[in-house]
Amino acid sequence: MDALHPEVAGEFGPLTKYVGYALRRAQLKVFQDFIDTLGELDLRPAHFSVLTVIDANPGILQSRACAALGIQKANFVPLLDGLQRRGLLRRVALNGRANGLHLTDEGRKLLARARRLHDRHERRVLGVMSALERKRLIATLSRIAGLDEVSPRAAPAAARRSPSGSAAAPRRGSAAKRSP
Amino acid sequence: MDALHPEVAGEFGPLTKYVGYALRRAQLKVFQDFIDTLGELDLRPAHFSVLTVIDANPGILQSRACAALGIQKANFVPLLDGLQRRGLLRRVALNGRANGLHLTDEGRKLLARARRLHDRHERRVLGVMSALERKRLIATLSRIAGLDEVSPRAAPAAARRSPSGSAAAPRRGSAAKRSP
DNA sequence: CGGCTTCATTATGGGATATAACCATGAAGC
DNA sequence: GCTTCATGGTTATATCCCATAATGAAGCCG
Repeated sequence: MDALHPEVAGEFGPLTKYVGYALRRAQLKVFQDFIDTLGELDLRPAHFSVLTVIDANPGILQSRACAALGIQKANFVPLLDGLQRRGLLRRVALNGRANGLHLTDEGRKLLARARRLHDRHERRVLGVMSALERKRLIATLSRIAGLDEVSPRAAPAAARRSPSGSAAAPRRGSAAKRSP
Repeated sequence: MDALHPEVAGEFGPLTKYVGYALRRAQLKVFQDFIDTLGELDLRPAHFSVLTVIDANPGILQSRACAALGIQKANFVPLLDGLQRRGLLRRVALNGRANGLHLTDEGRKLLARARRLHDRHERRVLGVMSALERKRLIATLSRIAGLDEVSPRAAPAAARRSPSGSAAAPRRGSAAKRSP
């Protein structure tokens, strides 16, 4: 990969000064390393984050979990399907329509292994970055992402970007149990 | 500053301490704002970066440009097609197989407008971040992305990730002119 | 000339994500 | 008790981004 040395710097032009561009390149690099590292467990970044959230909040609702992760509920379903099929988590019916999410023992075990790999991954990716620098980086990124905003406790959950919002049209679907 | 508020922090678990996760969320946020902001020009991030590189390197080869940007040449083609169709750039045949890329006047004009919008976008996304903080952020991200590595002048171009690499299969294709 | 390499292209598939439509259940109102 | 509405989950579909494989043709070099 080319990059910023004087000679090559010209190729990028002002691009090297744009935060967005640096962000994209860094993100691609980090994700690639993540995938390579956790590949042996067949865990992609999204899987890892889902397991982490469920582990930290046993019994959490699907809707709440995917809202926290910023994943559309529609996309969350096949994700959970996959993890459930692998025996890593269970959907426990709460009342006929809501599911509480729980890790299985196997899920917890895999997550533990994943965390160890993840540590190695972070160390490799961050290279010789001081703890302070790392902390500052996370703080800055979280601020940019708006992750440090005040509690969305009673927040409208899906207040992302739909001014009108409502759609109340009834349809057909089903909170149907997947694993009867 | 561990980002999150106490209440919500629980939902994320250790996720708030992972650089990769913060990176992803920040990147999504920034790109969304970019798209919203430059939407009126119908420019996506990739388009903008391509125009920027060509503007800074008139006549640059396709292969060189896409290598610099970390884009696969195969994916680069339709990207250029689109921009060319819009009259923003021209492919100038150098010798029958290689194309030099140039912005048209219209391309330069659009890029200028885009830059103004981009400035607004960055200011909005970075909020009240000091110039120093911004600079440090870019430096850190560039280091993570490996963008600060030493010049790959004569580097093998496609040295990304194929240990075996070779495939010496014969081909058939065509640098065929698109705009004869 | 003949083989290898380079440049550009086409075709194709996977992964992630957004949206819309939809069923069911539970909660609220009359 | 029945209607109305919001909630939780699911399906289906389209799009975007990116990666790989294979191809065509031109240039390079002995």
